[in-house]
Amino acid sequence: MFPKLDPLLHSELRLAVMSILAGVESADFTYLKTQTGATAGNLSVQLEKLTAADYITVEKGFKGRKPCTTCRITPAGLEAFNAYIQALQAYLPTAQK
Amino acid sequence: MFPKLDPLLHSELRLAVMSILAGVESADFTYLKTQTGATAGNLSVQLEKLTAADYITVEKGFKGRKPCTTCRITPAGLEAFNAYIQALQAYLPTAQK
DNA sequence: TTAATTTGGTTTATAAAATAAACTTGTTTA
DNA sequence: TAAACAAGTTTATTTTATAAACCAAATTAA
Repeated sequence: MFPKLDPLLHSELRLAVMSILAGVESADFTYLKTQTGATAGNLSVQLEKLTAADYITVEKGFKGRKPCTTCRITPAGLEAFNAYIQALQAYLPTAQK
Repeated sequence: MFPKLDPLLHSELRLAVMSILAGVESADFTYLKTQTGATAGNLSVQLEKLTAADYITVEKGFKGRKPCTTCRITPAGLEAFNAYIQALQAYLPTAQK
C-alpha cells in the first residue's frame, strides 16, 4: 500500500538537487548551492552520496582559474528519480478540505 | 524556489500515517500498524511526535477488554499535510524521459 | 489453575542522517 | 604582501529513524 521510498532521494537537499539536475544538461556546484540555499558543506556531502549511488556524476574542472565542479544526472539517477515520484503518489491523496 | 519541507511530515512513516488519517474519521493503532507495515515501536514513537505537534490526537480506550488507541488528524494536522503536499510540488517537476 | 502465548502497546538503545562549523587551497583585491 | 574571497572538503554535532527489548493484561493450552 505504501511503497518504500528510496532513502537517497527522500532527503530535502538531495531531492532538490535531483529535481534541478533532471531538468538541465548539467549544473555546477555554485549554481546548485545558490538555487537550493544549502551550505557548501552540506551540499558537498549530499553530492558525494548521490555520486556513490551513481545517481549523478561530478566532474572537477576549471572555469578560467577558478575550480568548477560540474554535476550531471545519470540515466540510473533519472530512473530512480522518476520511480521516487511515482512511489510518492501513494502517500499523497488528493488533499482533503 | 525550493520551499522548506516540514520535517515532521517529511518522514516516510509519519507521512503514511498522516495520509491515512487525512482520509478517515479515525484509525486505531493496530490498523495503522498493519497498513503501514511499521513495527509497533517505530509507530509508537512517530505517533508521539505527531501528537506533540498537535497534528493528531491519540485517545486511549478499550475495545471490549483490549486496549485500543484511536488516532485522529487535527485541523492543524490537516492544514500542515496540505501545505506539505503543496510545497512538495516544487520538488517534483513533471518527470523527464 | 497455572503456564505459555498473544495482543497492544511503551521505553530504550543504536545506527544512520542531516547539517553546520571549521578548515584548506588557491585567487583576487587593497 | 597582507587581507579578503571563492570554491570546496573534512570533521564534529545534533537529530532521526528504527528496531530490540521490555511490560501488562488477556487469552489459550496443558
